[in-house]
Amino acid sequence: MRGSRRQTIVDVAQRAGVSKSTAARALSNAPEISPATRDKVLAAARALGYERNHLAVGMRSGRSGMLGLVIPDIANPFWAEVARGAQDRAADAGASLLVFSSDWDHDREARHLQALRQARVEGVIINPVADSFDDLHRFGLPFVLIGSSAERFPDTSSVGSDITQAVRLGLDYLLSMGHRRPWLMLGPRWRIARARFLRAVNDHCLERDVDPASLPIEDGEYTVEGGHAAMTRILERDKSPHICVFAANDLMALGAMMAARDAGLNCPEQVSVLGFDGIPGGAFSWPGLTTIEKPARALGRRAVESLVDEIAGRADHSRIYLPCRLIERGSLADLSDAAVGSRQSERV
Amino acid sequence: MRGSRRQTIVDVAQRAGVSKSTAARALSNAPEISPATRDKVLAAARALGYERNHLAVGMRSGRSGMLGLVIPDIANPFWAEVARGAQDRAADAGASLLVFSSDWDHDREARHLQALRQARVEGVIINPVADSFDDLHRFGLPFVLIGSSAERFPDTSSVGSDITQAVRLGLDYLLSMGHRRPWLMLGPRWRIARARFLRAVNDHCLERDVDPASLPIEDGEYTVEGGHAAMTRILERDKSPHICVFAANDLMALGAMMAARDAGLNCPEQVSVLGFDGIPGGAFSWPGLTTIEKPARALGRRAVESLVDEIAGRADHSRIYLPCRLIERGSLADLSDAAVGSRQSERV
DNA sequence: TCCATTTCCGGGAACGTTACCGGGAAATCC
DNA sequence: GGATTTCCCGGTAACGTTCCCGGAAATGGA
Repeated sequence: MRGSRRQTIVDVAQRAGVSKSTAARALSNAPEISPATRDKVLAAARALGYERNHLAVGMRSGRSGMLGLVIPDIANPFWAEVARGAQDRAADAGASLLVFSSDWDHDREARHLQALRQARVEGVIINPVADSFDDLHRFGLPFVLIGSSAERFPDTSSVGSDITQAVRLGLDYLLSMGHRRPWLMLGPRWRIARARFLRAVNDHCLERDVDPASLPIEDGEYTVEGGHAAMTRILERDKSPHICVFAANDLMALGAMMAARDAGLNCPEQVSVLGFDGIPGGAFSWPGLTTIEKPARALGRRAVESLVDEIAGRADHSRIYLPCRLIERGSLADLSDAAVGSRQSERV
Repeated sequence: MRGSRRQTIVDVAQRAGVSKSTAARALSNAPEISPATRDKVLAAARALGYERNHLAVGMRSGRSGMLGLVIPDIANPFWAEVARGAQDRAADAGASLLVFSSDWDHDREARHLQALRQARVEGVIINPVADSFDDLHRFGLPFVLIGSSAERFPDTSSVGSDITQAVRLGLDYLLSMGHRRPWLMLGPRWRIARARFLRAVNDHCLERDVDPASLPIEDGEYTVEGGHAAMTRILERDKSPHICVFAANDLMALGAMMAARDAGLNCPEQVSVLGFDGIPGGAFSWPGLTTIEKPARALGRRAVESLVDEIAGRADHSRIYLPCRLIERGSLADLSDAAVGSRQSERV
């Protein structure tokens, strides 16, 4: 059977004894057809093992049934989760997903966008490289932004995690654990996410009547090495008996924990670390990394939903911010009065 | 310009003053065209911002420029790396990749294969769910197997990691570190990978003149919890002063380390663990997980290369096994005579 | 019974590209 | 210089589907 020509809709029509128009109507369950002939056509299709040619459908109808996803790196666990969510949701909608990794590189991003346009995808979900604003507008296809760079682009739908809520969650948790003056370990100054994180911190400080300037800051790359280096600098400058760090990224947080251990300090006894992302690797460190988890999979799902709306013309240009979740694992000491009190009472 | 009709090849032809056949020849750089007219056409295409419609190309020529990738889970770090490699190589070949996750589920796999057929992909790279052998043969498209189930399918190209070499590497390393009788922590009996791992162990034992039956075995699920449970059982049965475990999977290995810690044992002082996979999370445990890394990204790349050959009719049905690599991090104690001797001499 | 309406179906034209065939002009050969 | 080849190029027919239009049959109401 390997060499036999592929069955087309005219084969189905012939076998069912109808015209190809009627066959097409039956196969795309259009309303203007009698149930009897519809069944006849469907039976013929099943008997022949007919499979609709999506290329031809896409060409004639303009709907290719394909969506594009352009993210920094599919091998990054966070983005892999996003891709998984998008993929699942796309499959539910009967669409396929073309996935591309940009590596934070303009040229790669541009090439991928061109490939997607040529493939005639119906829309694209993209986490754009920093300042490729113009390219996106020239793009001429429905698109939805995903991730942290949403707010730089007005009048476009976007899906991201709720940094404000996440930072509030984190700082309130730190306060409740008795850490009143945590170090903020942030990313490089040119990254958009940094400013957004910092703004959320400021807003929250004002709400809580705290002076934002009182929180010390240390910068580093968004990597384990960057976190290690930043933590080393912190330990040089801060000789407090207990040091608390709120890292803007789990990899940095893990690097910070390693740096503390290298300096002979124990976590969480002498050093407390709070991460941000929720990567799976955080569960394997010792102690496990307490962190704020971004809803990566849900992000991917919602992005597809927004994109489908956008394609359908229901372009509400909505900005969706999904809430984050605290995962307590053990990298944070409880220095609250309650905890200290109970410990003292135990000693008594 | 958003509403302007998309440019087609006839627009390009008109602007260049040639027929659309000639324009097509220029754009698909066919040989039978003079350099002068070719340049003219290309200039016109550039000026109009023409982009070739791949749907139409695929429909007419049969070459859609798309490849399929069906893996268990794109959110799994190992498979994400594979996907990344495949994606990069496909992009180099001018192809796009449709990625699907099967979740080790027959129905999902079947649905995805159908979607890929309907999308008219030129070929598929697949890590098939255990016994879906027949489905694959009925598939009627070029395909390449990736991962551990290769050898169950005769006469098909496959790309996988070299388990035999990996096991030899691991066991020889364990021997060199003085671990002569490691526990083997294997996956569930119904998994194909288990049998393959065990066979490699047997072969190597015969080479080294060791009785394979002398190596104790404990089974568990391929997860952190599975490894934890298996390790707990091992610790109940084995009261040796130092216990060594060779896990068939990094997640199990990490679970084993956690179980040892829960039992009050130190790694690597009292417990040595060797993993297998090379997932990024292994770098964050304490101590870092010493493991054998599978060349995930290269696997993806080679799979695409094999698939391209397969599609081109150069079907050599090659089986490719890529070598694995040892990553030393610290979860293994050196109990070799040399190490013990030097330690004793230090004491003197 | 007759006209109007609805229901259902067939015929043909697209969609944008490449494959194939044939032909004119230039180049080459004896 | 005529015959033959080579080199380019244009015209036309596909590829498989959906969309639009018109018409036949069935249905409804007076």
